[in-house]
Amino acid sequence: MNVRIIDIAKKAGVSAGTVDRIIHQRGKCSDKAIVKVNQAIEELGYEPDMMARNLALKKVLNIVCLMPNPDETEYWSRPIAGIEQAISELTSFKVKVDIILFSTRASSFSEACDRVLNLQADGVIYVPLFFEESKVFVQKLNQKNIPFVHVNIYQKELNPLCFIGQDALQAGRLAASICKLGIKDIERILIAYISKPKQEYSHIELRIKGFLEFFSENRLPMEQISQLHLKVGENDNEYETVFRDYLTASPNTRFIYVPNSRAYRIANILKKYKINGITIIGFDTLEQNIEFLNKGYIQFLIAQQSKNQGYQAVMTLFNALFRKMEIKNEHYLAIDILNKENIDFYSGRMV
Amino acid sequence: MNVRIIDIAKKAGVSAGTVDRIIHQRGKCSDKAIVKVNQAIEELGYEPDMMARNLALKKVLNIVCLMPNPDETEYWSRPIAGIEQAISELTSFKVKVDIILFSTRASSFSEACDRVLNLQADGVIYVPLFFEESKVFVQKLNQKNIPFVHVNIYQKELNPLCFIGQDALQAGRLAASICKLGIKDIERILIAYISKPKQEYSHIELRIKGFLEFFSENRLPMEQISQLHLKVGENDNEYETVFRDYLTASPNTRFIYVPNSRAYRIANILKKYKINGITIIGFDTLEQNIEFLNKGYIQFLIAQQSKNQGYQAVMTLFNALFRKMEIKNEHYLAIDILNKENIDFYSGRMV
DNA sequence: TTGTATGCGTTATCAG
DNA sequence: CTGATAACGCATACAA
Repeated sequence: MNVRIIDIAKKAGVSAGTVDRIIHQRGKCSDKAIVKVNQAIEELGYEPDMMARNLALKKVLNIVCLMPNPDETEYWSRPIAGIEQAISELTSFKVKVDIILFSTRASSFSEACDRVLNLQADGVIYVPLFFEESKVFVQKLNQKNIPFVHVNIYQKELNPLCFIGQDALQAGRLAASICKLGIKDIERILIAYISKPKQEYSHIELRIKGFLEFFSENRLPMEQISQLHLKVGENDNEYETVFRDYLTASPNTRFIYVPNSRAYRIANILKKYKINGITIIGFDTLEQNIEFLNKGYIQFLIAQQSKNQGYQAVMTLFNALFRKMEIKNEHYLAIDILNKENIDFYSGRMV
Repeated sequence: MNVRIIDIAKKAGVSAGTVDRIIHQRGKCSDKAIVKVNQAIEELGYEPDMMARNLALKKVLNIVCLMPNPDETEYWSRPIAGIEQAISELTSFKVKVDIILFSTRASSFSEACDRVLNLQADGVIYVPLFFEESKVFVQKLNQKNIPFVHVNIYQKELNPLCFIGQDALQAGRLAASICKLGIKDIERILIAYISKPKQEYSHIELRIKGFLEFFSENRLPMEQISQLHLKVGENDNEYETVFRDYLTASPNTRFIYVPNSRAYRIANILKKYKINGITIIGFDTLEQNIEFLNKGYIQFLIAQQSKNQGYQAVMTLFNALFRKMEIKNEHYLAIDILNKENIDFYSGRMV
């Protein structure tokens, strides 16, 4: 049978209670007891029985997830689905996982942060969408000694226990490598994406940087590449005209690289105006992107295992807090290439 | 708190022992007791506590894995790594997982089967490399009422509890879709692979079938595609000459599609004779394939989450036997496209 | 500072 | 056919 607490107690010549105190560093113990117990643990190779521990446990571990509302930005529905899967896998454990949503406004984020702080959390998972507000949040978390995990967006300066997400630069390079395979001498590549004028996410920029970097490294003429940031205002559809005008002026455009999640909107314009023969490479498995992929309006999606992001985040915190495991502080997920032929088997790619 | 056995015992007006017997269908119980207990379970929504169950359990569940020796065929090292990961995740449970290796000869396989049958297994995982021998094995398993899972190779007629692997036809289509992106009018595609003359694996054939199917569906001229099965004998390297002769005769070959795991051997010939400008698409993350991918001698690998195969196989059997969950009897894993730019993040793609 | 006793929810054994 | 009860290994409250 396995080595039990009582076994090391006997070997160390103390009681089970003392061993427990030494293992969990609660209460005071004499130095000689500590030495002897640790020795016994070492020699016998004690490993606590998760099952028995969990059965006896009174306290439940409290993990709080602070996520953007998926009703506003569909992307987040998948990480949240991953969190929910983790929850269902942890039901037998004394762990409670709460999800708190915020709107993509700094004020809503800060508000949600305050709610989290009042929630007696043992660990926090959140998306640091707003840097300054995150800084304030982290300060308070650090005061309370609450570890936190960053999902999708890495704010290295805030020093999270772990970052879980994609290497955006490399993802850009990957997209470029696909273009390279298909591009011919006289053809052009367009980098185009639609977003609100203010939003400037660092990972979008990295995806563009990686893309360009790949081409310059691979001695492809940069003159064949153009960029178009289509800014969408309140109720203005001017970007559509801008986009069409560009395409009319550059009829030899072969690829459009869309570095954010909204490739389907670019594809939709091509569809609307019956512009054919352009290969679109986009990001992320939004429902609409998948639909357009299946219908042939988008050719490739670079995916970042969005569901897995949420799953891993919860599991990482669980492993750190419950199982007291060492955590490596960067967890880059695989970068997947999807097209019509493999999308059906890509269920979000969990275990 | 949660509903416990004792709660439903009280509600049903019986003892905990009776409830246990009814839940696990061990021993005899009166019909009225059965009805009342099931009713109580239904009403109170009883869910057994995995932790307590596992703590109290005496019997350990015995899972046996029958795998080809990775020293002979490197591919199998990854599924076995997956099995080992599953083992490490299941340490807290009363489950024992054994791995038995066999050589890629029918006799060795049969021999190993016999050993498994003497091993008091509750469930078996194996690779049905040899159909006739597998049939005999399955007959005996069925007699003993031992469920089994097929990994990597699907023998539908043997009716496994579950098949875990790749949809080989679709993988072939996926490879074709990459070729399609890069192929130009006058260029040629070669399907070439090296193997022993006897071996005819159905999944290799399916990978070729899917490849061709894709091209015929997408109205690409089939005349641009050739096939070369390079048969390697005892100590004969003639296939190398055959291969080179073909390439000399078809200097406009742009793609070589290698439907088995040994793309690196094809690539090695190109390297040796300094033949450039050909894009190789192969299968599986063998170490040598990865090395050639990184060095630029292979451009794409289609991967089948080989590690995950082993992991899922164990988990499936665990869920079926231990947690008594319903199992869907086909589990197709994602089909991954790998190149130099995303291989580093592809750690075998587990959770 | 240390030891002891009780309980967590299940399984399994034994006596009815 | 059924009920009672001792494990399982750990956490925890309480006693010393």
